Amino acid sequence: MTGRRAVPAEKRSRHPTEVRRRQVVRAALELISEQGIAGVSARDIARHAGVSPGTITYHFSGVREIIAEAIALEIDEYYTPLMAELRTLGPREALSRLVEALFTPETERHWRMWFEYWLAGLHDDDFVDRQAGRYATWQGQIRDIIVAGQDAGVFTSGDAAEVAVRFVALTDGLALQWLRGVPPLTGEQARDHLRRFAADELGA
Amino acid sequence: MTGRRAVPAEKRSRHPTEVRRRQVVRAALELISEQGIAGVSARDIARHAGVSPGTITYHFSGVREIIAEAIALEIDEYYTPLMAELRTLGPREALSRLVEALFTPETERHWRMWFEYWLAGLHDDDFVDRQAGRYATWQGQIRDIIVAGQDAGVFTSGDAAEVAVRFVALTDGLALQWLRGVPPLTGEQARDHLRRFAADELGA
Amino acid sequence: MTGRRAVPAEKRSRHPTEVRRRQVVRAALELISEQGIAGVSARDIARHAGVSPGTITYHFSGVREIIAEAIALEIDEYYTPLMAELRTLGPREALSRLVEALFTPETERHWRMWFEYWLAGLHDDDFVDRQAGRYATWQGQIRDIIVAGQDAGVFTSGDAAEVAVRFVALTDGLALQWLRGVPPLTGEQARDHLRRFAADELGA
Amino acid sequence: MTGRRAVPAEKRSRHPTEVRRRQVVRAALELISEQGIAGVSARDIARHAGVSPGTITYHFSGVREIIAEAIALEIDEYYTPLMAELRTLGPREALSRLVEALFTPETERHWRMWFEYWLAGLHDDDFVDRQAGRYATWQGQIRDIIVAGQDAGVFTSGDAAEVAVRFVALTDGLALQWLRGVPPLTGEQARDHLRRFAADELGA
DNA sequence: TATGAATGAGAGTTCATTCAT
DNA sequence: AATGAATGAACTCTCATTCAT
Repeated sequence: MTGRRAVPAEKRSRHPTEVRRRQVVRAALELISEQGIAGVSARDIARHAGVSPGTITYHFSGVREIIAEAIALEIDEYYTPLMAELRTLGPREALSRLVEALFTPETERHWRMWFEYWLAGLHDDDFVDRQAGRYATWQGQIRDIIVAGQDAGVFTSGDAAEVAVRFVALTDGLALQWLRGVPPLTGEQARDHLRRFAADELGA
Repeated sequence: MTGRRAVPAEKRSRHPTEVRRRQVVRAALELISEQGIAGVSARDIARHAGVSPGTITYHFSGVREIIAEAIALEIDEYYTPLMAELRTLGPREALSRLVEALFTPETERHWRMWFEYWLAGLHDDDFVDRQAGRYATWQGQIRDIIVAGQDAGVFTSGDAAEVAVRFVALTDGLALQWLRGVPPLTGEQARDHLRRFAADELGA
Repeated sequence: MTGRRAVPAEKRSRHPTEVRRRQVVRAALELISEQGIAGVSARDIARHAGVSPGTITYHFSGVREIIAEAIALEIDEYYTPLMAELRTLGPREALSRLVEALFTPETERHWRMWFEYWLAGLHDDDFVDRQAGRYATWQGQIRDIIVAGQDAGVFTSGDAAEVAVRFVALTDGLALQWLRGVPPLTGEQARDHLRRFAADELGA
Repeated sequence: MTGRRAVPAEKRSRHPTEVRRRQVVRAALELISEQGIAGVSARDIARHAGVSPGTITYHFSGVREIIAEAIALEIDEYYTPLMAELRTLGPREALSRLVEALFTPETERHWRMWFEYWLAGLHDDDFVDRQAGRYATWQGQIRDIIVAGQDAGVFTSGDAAEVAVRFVALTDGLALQWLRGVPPLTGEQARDHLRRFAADELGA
């Protein structure tokens, strides 16, 4: 009796594939953000999702697929509403709102997952392509805000794409320091650094 | 009392512990930079170093110790000579030389290791303290260069520690983009971004 | 994330956990009685039970658990029916029947296991508690027979608990000589020694 | 650095084989009585003896030989002086002195070793012959005391060899209870049981 | 669709023994 | 005589995956 059984939430319920997939991916997401990609096993995911190991491999080609989907889910849930909101705002307000949305306690999980994902991509080609697309999107949306601001005359002119590269790089780098917490960098300090950067580079 | 016996080996070389340890750590370093921390096993390291598994655990308390030493070795080999060189230069030249030393092909392995290390620290307390020390050192040395430059009147005045935080963050973030290569960011472009940052923030 | 894959097995039978556990414990029991606790490995047990090593750790928390269960099984299979039988007899017949049941060829394995168990308890606290309980039960049941006999006037009066201590000690000590076989002590001789003891101490 | 080095008591001292053997056997004896035969490794013995593992196998054919010698040493150190003393006494005093020498705190180690030895002999033919000899000697010496007492008219007549068998068995069995301590049996209680036995069987 | 028992390769580690020094 | 680095088989345990039910 090794206690490896799944919690029999509701014995042998049948669901369409999509429902089961979401259930499993959601469980994986929680585990990855707590323990990292290297720290979760297929069994863990199954148990946490309340299904059997067999169900996992029935619906997925392997753990790798689950992890990829979990990260995709996480990223989509973070960016999709944020970006939708930003599109309703003017450039200045959009930039300001974006900075406020970064480094908040609720986004910590997101950043952990992002770096897990990024690093997995270093050694695992399966992840690289998806990663590239997401990164390009993220950077592109920031560039668009900058361009809009420059067109509207509220941001200093300059190469918007290049400023976006620096903005994203600075954000990532600040997240690394904020997440690790040593030397301590609070979310508010991290946001101040970004505001300072925006003021210098865009006059915002 | 388990009646084990050794079968004649084919060849066998003897070395003092320190020599073997270096050999093994060097082998581990190569594997980690290629496959990541999660991708190397004690057996892999032994095979790559040309020794038996027993030799590994004879000289080390476990794989973890080897990995920690490999990363320490990598970081020391990168920073120690660079920092020694920078100390011989004036602030303006030091900053310029530092930027030139970043994002070069030879340093790619270093950056991979650095991020592996960072990630390991997220979920593994053994790594956190060492990491914190190294991070503080690195950031502190950059701050010192900035302070020296401000004292010499060659850099714009401002909060040196804060500028150092941003400089380090930007460097890490650019390294992430440079390493991934998608969207493409060359080493020279990455350096240009840093130079632009230095010009804006320090008037350098 | 280690990319393991299973290769098609040749045959595979499915059983409920309890069935497999019994099968494995039974296999362990045979091995322990032949080779001793120190001489059996998880692999041995798996092979002997006709299952894979993974099956062993799927159903048990570790070898220790298997060994503990094997010994418990052995002891229960020996004592439970014997004690049930004795309870149906009068004191004089019970004592007589008990002596006849000792040192028979079928009980050799039992005694080997008992001493394995006992000795394991010297260095392994996990075993001590269970051992203590079993020993107390065994001694207590003998004492109860003596008390019943004294109450019925068929045994000489005296401190029943103390006689039980000596009876059990003599039994254990005779078993040690009988099992080892050097100097030779047959089962019948051992039983005669016990009968002689009973006659002296209880007038039985 | 695994801390497996021997304490370099006095670097590379040279001794005749016999001196080194004794040193190693003595170290083994201490370890076995603390941790049991199964719990000591060749390395442990080497470290505890302050010599290198190589020295161990230079002087001995293997760990098994060391263990056998350690037990022989223990038994000799216990019995030789005791038996020498008993030979100087009359039968009644000899028996009385023998009982007093049993189950004392100083003899606990001896009994542990004795049972370790006994168990090892069950599965290991190397031990059986030596064991048999020692057991025969021990039992024979007790028989001789009884015979002497019967000849002198101080002990009841009867089959001395058989009484010796029972005496030794009872002693072993009491030692098992005394060593385990559950249910509690003090040394003095154990000796009382033996005295009671001697009174019943020998009129002593 | 779902289960969960079963698999076996491979993980880190231990250890008696060998052998170059 | 003595060392201690080196060996490699065997240890327990983990785990992604398979497959009979």
